[in-house]
Amino acid sequence: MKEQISELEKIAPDLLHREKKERVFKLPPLPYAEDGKVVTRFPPEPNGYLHIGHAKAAVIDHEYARMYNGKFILRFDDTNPENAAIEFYDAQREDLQWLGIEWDEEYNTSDHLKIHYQLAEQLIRQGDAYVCRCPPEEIRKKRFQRKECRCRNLSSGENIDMWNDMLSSGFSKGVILRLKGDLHSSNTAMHDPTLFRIIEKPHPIHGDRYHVWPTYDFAGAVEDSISGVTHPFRTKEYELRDECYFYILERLHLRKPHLMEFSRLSIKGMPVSKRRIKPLIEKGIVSGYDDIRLPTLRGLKRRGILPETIKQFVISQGISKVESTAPFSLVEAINRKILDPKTRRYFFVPNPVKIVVKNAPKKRIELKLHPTKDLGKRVVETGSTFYIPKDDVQRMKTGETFRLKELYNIRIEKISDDIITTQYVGEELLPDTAKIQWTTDDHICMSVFVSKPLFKNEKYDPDSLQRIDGYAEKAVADIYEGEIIQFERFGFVRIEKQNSKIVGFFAHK
RNA sequence: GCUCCCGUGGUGUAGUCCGGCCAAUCAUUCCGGCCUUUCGAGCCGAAGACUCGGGUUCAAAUCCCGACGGGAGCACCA
Repeated sequence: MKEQISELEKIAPDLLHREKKERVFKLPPLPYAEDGKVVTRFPPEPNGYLHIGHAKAAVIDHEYARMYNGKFILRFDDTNPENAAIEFYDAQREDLQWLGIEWDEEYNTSDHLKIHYQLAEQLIRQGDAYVCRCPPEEIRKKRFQRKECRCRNLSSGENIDMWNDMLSSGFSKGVILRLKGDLHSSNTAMHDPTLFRIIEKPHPIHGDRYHVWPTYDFAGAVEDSISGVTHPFRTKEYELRDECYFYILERLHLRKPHLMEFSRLSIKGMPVSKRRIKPLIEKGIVSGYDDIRLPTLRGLKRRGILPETIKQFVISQGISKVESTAPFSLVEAINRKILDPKTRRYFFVPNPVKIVVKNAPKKRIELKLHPTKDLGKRVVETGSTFYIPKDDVQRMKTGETFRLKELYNIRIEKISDDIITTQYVGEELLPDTAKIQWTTDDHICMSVFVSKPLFKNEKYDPDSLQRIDGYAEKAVADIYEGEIIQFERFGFVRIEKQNSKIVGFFAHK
């Protein structure tokens, strides 16, 4: 075997060393896609802040449009006035901008209501939809039994009349327009789903101009088609509705897009859905939509996760239908690699312990803000008192020598509860000596908030947000609001200034 | 219960449509080493996977059937 290998080495060395492929963040090719003709859309309901699950959809939609030099549409699916609120249109736009997603066109589904009414009328005339006045329980029961109700067999003329009554407020709540589907289908989504229902609550944009609103099944299909979307994506839980989607378009003689589904994104210990996030905020378990423990774009941003990281992460997850739960460490690893070369380094001493250095030379030193890149310097003046982390102190013994990082070496003479006495023992850089970050008396008191997964074994972890108090070197005062820095030997931290106080949010190691 | 979808190392992912170049990709985590005035980065190395059972075929991660496991839907929410 050995001989064979060395022989191979001589004649065809290439065969022995497989070339490593670069990791590329790229989406697979899209079926039926033509350059310049791909149209995608991101259709959020303006009912909350965007989270990383939305980001997955938005990034994929956007990315494909760019990949094929096509068009990307932002569409607010605001056809339920009970849910939509004006603040969320703006918030969602802002979050997308932060993510670095630019859209070529924007509109609200609610702006197309007139068209939806016309199409609905067409369905009714064709006998493909009917007004149903049965109570919800009965509808459910009949659906289950696969039986039709009385309303189903009225003439299209009668249905048109009732539809007009619906539109002109002749009917109050409880009357709906249903698709005449297939009650015997094994796909329950085809059991005459609701197309339009009455909602009296004023709409955030249109006020009380309309009270008959299309459901997702109708609006989604129709909008994708008439707005020219070629490749609409949605998450897997809609899969059963595909048949309904295409059936509606077929009856309406509208173009059918290449509908595709992918799995929802889930992250270990994090609630990735509005359904799970909202109660946490309402109950005060988290501080708000930008709590650093949340996978909302605002929470991630606050914690120091970059938009580019989210993009790469989402693309690395792919568009398969496999359900999986990714650990957040995957996000951290990407973020760290982007951050590392461009992040300024500073000293922060968590849980500081005081040190006195005998014979300490007074110093005025310049410290680089990055070990290898030229990101500038800061100047520090030292005397004979310092502070170092308690964690390090606990590992020390009398007589040991260690180095105040970038400064000089000291030897421990005495360790007592609140103070450590040491002796200056020279400047030479010694191998195998601990190099510990420090601050002087001229420091800033600050807290760093550290987040752990909100949920531990599916249960809320009350210790998921920790506060670490400590001293930061004075130069930290000059860091701009929102800057992400690295506290050496501590981790990457995003800095915020809250009424003259400096606060840090721990991103990751 | 019924219907649909999914099942690749500890984790995430590529490959599955169109069987052979898969001796299965890349990453992450952990472990070992190098390097480093950070516990970060970088470099090298190690370990580790096609859910199971049948079938088709010269050849199966890939096609077919079945079992098992996981998820979703069965709304006047999206």
